[in-house]
Amino acid sequence: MGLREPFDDAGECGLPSALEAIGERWSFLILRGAFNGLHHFEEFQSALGIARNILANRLGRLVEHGILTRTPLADDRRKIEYRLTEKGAELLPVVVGLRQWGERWGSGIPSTPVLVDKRDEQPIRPIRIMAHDKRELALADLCWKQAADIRPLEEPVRAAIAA
Amino acid sequence: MGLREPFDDAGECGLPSALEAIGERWSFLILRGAFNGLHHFEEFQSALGIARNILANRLGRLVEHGILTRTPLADDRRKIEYRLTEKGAELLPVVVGLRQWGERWGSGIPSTPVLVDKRDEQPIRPIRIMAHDKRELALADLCWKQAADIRPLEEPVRAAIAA
DNA sequence: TTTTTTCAGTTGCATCTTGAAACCAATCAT
DNA sequence: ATGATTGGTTTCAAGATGCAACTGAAAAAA
Repeated sequence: MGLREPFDDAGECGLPSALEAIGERWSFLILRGAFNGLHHFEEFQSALGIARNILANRLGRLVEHGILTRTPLADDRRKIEYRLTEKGAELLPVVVGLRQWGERWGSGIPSTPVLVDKRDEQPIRPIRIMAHDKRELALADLCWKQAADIRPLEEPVRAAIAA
Repeated sequence: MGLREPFDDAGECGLPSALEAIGERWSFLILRGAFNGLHHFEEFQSALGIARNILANRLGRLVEHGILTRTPLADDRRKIEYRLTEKGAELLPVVVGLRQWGERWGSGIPSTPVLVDKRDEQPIRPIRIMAHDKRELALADLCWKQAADIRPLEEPVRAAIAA
């Protein structure tokens, strides 16, 4: 499909490869649909209003990247079921984070439905940067460090965290 | 620029408006650059290898959306400084989450530099979905609920959490 | 002061991607 | 067998992106 230069040389980090997989128009919304329980071509098509050729292309790409599986159903082989893989499911924090940001800063419409903890039916906590010990960190608490220069935690500390 | 239909009618949630602001090619990488301390046109251009016209367009768009500010420097008025606003800074969890995902599932190159907690210089915790009380939640622990059907926590519980 | 360089963009044009609508091939229901 | 449903292709117009060359204002050098 694309002959344009892939992002992959754009720096020493995982972002380019992530964008290669889900950085195109509609991919995020297709993922949101998948998380919301859509599984079939026509469901995505009518829920999102996306053009059929683009939808076919994006689903195919997500499958290629191992984010969705594509399975013809046994009892009606016209129907194809798209499902999130584990790899795909791990995009949930990103999708939710972006959604929360859009809700807070964009058109402030409260989203519905809302993602809740099954156990107590309370909404999840906003997606945030946290320290290893779960303190929330603001921009001012952060800095960048070369991976090679990071010292592992000493054992007592590790044990205390694991407990 | 774009006359194509905006995403805004694609569902009852904040994602479409977020994508409207930062969903285009390069926007995420420009943001990563900003978080990494890039501030000038030529810095972004040479760091990312992006075409100048596209870069100009994206920076303009990010400024329009209140994600970056654009300030000519007082002591050299050729130089324009781009800086993240609070709104822009709050995209950090999303950018980092996507980067972590790409690192874990894509080309498994460990990213450098790494975001660390200034206090102890330890890397931040992976971005995850958490319950209001900071338990980590997996997909199986979650479900969707209509916003209207959610009952607020009772006071004693709230107090305990706040403490 | 004139000349050169730097910075932050524009402009024009070729190429690639997206979108709308019509078309198609299996498969299933009657 | 006939028609409807599902999940796509195909075609073509319109929009977005990329490259290279150009511009204009401001600073630095000569």
